[in-house]
Amino acid sequence: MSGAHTLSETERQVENKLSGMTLDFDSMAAISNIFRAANATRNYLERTVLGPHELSWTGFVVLWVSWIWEPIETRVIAEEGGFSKATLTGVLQTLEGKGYLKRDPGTGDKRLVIVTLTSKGRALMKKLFPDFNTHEQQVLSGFSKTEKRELTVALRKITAFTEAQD
Amino acid sequence: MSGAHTLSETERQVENKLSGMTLDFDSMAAISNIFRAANATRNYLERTVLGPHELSWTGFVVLWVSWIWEPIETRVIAEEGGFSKATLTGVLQTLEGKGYLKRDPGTGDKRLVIVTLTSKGRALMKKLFPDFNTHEQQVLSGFSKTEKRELTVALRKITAFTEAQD
DNA sequence: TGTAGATTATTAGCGTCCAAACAATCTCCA
DNA sequence: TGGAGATTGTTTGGACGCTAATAATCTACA
Repeated sequence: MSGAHTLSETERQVENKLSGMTLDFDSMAAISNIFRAANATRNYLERTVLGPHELSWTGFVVLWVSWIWEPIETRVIAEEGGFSKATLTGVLQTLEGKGYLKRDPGTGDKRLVIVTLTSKGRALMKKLFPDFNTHEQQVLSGFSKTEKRELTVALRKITAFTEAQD
Repeated sequence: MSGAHTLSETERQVENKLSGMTLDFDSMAAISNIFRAANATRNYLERTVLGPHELSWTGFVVLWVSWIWEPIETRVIAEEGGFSKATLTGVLQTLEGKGYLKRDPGTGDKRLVIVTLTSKGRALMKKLFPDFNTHEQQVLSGFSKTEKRELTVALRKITAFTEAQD
């Protein structure tokens, strides 16, 4: 939902379609702008930081979580990264193929798979993560520290609500 | 990036990995929470509103844009929805197969494809859109009108910045 | 008029992303 | 001790989502 039409044009047209129904346009605008901001930010960070290293967004998240917590069980990566175990399996194969990490069977519970970064993977993250943070600061360069924190609080409230609904 | 570990645990661990580097944790938290909130909200709305109708997120966006502006050129749908024309082609095939819309060649410019909803598609949207907005209000039930608008303004600022970087 | 360049939707190929089915393994409790 | 049920990672099949290449069509201008 990004824009060839302005917001007020859209509102007028929606009211044509749904005359008599009560709609909350403030909620509509806020929710749709979450997705627009998330997509735009993701594209920006992929373009500026990840693209030069031929790393996908998900690949970066997996690498980041693994780097912070290694050695780490794959089920924890999936939970921490917010995607399914099925998705993770494919991404891990890609990253392992590129030589950034390796998978080993768990020593105790043999169902588990433990991920460890290679030295190549650690070198990449040590370079990439500060770059990533620099660009995060760029994205929020128009925000004061207080505004950043207020935004974080608001977004956490949304996440908490939606995840609480069974 | 959703949570088995708390924020402060993560911060401490990141500082272990990058001692001596200056990181802006406020920016890091704000940015990562955009993605968490977007994913959580999307999952919530898919589960509560879209799932019962076997409609994907993207399918709903395409249907929504088409419903508001029909008859509409596919290139406008893609721009309005924020995805590529290639992606749109596939989604339109799915939606056309389900009988929610139809595609016709443009009368003037024969390269164009014009999308119109079927009566089945219009009936679906007339039911679905108010439901969708009701759940959007639910997601933001903890927010005042002012807070919703402040959130919208902040998110728009982020979108504007990231899209402005060539 | 005609032709080079731009624009359109589609296809092809690849990488996510998910739910469901599966095999291996672990846990629990009679 | 043993076996039913739970949990784990993988595979399978389908839908998204992108870029690059393609064919059809339009535009601009000599």
